[in-house]
This record gives sequence, structure tokens and C-alpha cells, in this order.
Amino acid sequence: MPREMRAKVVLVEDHPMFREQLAHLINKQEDMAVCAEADNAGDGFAAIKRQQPSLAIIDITLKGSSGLELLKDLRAQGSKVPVLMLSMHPESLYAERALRAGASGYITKEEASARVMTAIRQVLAGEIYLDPRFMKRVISQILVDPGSKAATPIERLTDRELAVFELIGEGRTTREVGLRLRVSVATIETYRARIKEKLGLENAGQLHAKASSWVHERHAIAG
Amino acid sequence: MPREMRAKVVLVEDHPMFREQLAHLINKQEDMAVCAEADNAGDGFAAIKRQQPSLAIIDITLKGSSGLELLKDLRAQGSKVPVLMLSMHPESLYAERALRAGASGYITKEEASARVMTAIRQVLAGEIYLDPRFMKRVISQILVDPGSKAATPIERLTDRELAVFELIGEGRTTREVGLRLRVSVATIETYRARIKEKLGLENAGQLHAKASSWVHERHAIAG
DNA sequence: ATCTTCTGTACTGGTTTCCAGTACAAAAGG
DNA sequence: CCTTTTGTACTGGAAACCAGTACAGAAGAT
Repeated sequence: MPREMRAKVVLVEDHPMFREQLAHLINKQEDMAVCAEADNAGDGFAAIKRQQPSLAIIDITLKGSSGLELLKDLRAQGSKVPVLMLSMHPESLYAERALRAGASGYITKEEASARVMTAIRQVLAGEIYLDPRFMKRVISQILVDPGSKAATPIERLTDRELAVFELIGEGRTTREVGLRLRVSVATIETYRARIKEKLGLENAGQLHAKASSWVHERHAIAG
Repeated sequence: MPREMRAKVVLVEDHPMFREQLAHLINKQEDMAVCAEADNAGDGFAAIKRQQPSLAIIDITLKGSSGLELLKDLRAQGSKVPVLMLSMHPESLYAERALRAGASGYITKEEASARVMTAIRQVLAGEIYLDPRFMKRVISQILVDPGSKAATPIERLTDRELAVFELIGEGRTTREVGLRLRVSVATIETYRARIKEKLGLENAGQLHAKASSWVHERHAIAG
């Protein structure tokens, strides 16, 4: 198929090796081609606005602002581009947030390329792709019982609170978190207070302890 | 260069996409070739024993048993194969463990392929490659006591420091620790500073994280 | 036996964080 | 349409953090 007729795909992914492999995989297909790549949310946003691709593949955890934020920004601007969200973590927690924010698919980086391609084709065809592992759980969470009490109180954190929680778990200071998420230190403090409240923690030490144990646990799962 | 003369490389990595990309990168080189791939520690161990490669590239976090265990098993068997450890996490904690366990290099998956190749060549040449970001930290950590039996630097803490460390791990504030141990808050601050120094930690957050994970680990062992 | 390092204790003074509030606009939900 | 949630931000005082310095007694080293 001539290049101009192929489906245009934009990649927003900050791990160079993974991005290369993904681009290679896509360009090998007869009917699609990567038209732009970005390694951060800002460039990704610009590229998607400019290219109006048939599909954007976005890593949920980018340096700086997260992929989730990028997706929300796109939707806020009225963009309807189908988005396949990529994640390192096989947690339905993230899948659910991605879908709520308007993604058409969610898949982890652990998958083999064949399955990634399945997801891409499905989303390109206008359908929703969801990693079978948490299909059931996410569906019930979103459709059946939207306001149900979460299995772990961590699930009750908002997207932004969760992002802060993760960074705290990595041992970042309040200032560093603020820089990373590009908001004021004061804002981070508000999030910390809300997180402590939601999780029933009394002070900064307990917050650090909880956050770091959660991060470790999650890494263990991610294996 | 004919295939038989190339340096043989074994890959042990459970993320298929990443493994493919890595293999592709290596096989593109004139002077090296992937001779075996594995997606778990067991198969990796067998492949390395069988192939006696010039280099093994091992992901530190594999499904099931970790890459660190695999490395230790190899060394326990007397194998001298140079190992380049791959990690998803840019934490010096892991780098240190990898080097202690006998790795010749440590690099994160965030790096661009050029840098990965630099690491590979350096290790193949018999040198040590370390992500420049934590070169300094790790060196100072390891050189402090090169041949010591201390499996973990935590064993180097004095009695008082350890007592403080445990209380921090339980989420106590500096003031609470002072009250508990009946010494001045200022004294606790001194201990905190010394602990951070001995463990190579940068700030209070990392101290909390380390302390709490150590406390958890310990409880797990105690039953 | 003496010199040096380690350990336990504590302080100062300056920076940063923590905490308890308050505020407000936009989005979501009811 | 009204209420709650979410994201953002501020203030002002308390607490914690950090980089030094200090010093005496214990432990080790020459």
C-alpha cells in the first residue's frame, strides 16, 4: 500500500528502545505507518494536533506530565483521536483510569508483539481493546458498580493523587514532585493532605512508608 | 565476520518486545550475535551453562525468581561469564546489589540503544559499565568496605543507629523517636544523618522508604 | 601506651517541609 | 440546579531537615 494511504500512527513513549521496536513493528505492516514520534507529553500533544493520526499510542507514565494528562488534554480540546494506552504495570487500577479518561485500549508492555498488533488493529477498527487479564474487573468497576467501595483505599485516590503517591513512594521530596508534575509545591501539599486523609495516615512518615511499600509491591507484581 | 567468530551473547529478559529489540540491535553488529534467549531464570541458567557465551544480559526483575538470584547462582557454580544487568528502575539500590552479586555492568531500560551498545561493548571488553547517574554513589558505597562480610550496609549501623532506623521504619517522627529513646531531638538528627550517610540515602523520604521496607522484610522473615 | 577512629550525645542557624486551614473554578454527579 | 469532587494555590506557624561543629568515653590500631 502506498505510504499516503496507510493509517497514520503517532507514538508517544519515552523509552527509546521500546519506541524503536514499536515503530519497526508498525512500519512492517502493509497498511499503517508511524508518522510522528515523541518522547514527552508536550511534543506528543503537538504532534497529534498537527498530524491528526488514525491512532495515537501513548505511554501512561512519561517523564514530566503523564500520558493520562496528555489524553485528558486532548479530550479537553475536543480531539477524538483513538488512543491506545501503554503501561508497564499490569494493574487494572491504571486500565480503569485510562478508559475513564477516554482511551480506546489498554495494554501492558509485557505483551508479545503479536498481541500488541491485535490491540492496535482492534482500536484502529473503532473497537475497544482491553488486556483480557482485567477485562472482567474493569467492566464491573466501570459499568456495573461505579460508586462501589474499592478493594483497596488506594483505588479511591484521584489520578493526580495517585501520581503524587507514586512519586512519594520513590523517595521524592515535595519540591521534586512539584517540579515533576509542573504544579506548585503548595498544590502537592494539598494532595498529600488528601491522600493521608483517604488512606487514614497520620503523618509524613507513615505516608512515606505506605507509598514506598506500595511501589515495591507493585514492582514485585510487575516482575 | 563469520557467525562462528562473533562474540556469543545470551539474553535473559521476559518482556518480549524489549528482548526482540535488543536481539535485533546485537545481531546488527558485525562482531556479535545472540546465541540464545530466555524469558525466565531457569531457562536462562541452562542456556548460559550450555553456551558459555562471552556475555549474558540479564533483566534484574524476571517473573518468578529474580535476575539477581540467577546471577548469584551462576557465581555459586563458579561461572565467570560477564553479566550486564538490565533494570527498569533507575535506583542505585539495585545497581549496588547487582555489582555486589558480581555483575560487570548495570544499565536501565530507559537508555537509548547507542548507550546500551556502549555498555555491551565495555563489558565485553572486560571493563565495568555503570550508568553515570549513580556511578559516584555506588562506588563510594562499595569501596567503603570492599571485602567486608556485610551483606547489607544496614549491618554497619551501630546499635543506636539501628534502633532509630527501626522506629523510623514504623513511621515515627523525629520527636517521637527522641522521646522513645530518651535523648534530644538533635541527637536523633545526628543519627539520621549518619544513617543516611552509611546507607547512601539522599533525603528523608528515601530514608523512610528504606527503613519501612526493611522493617516489612524483617517481619516477613520473622513470620 | 598513645594515637586515631568510632560511638553517643548535643547544639546552631538557615532551609524546607508539614500541617491546618481557606479559596475558587471547572467537572462530575445526583 | 445544586452539591461534591478534583485540581490548583495560598498563608502562617510548627516541626523537621540539613550541614556543620563539638566533645567525651570506648574501641582499635601502631
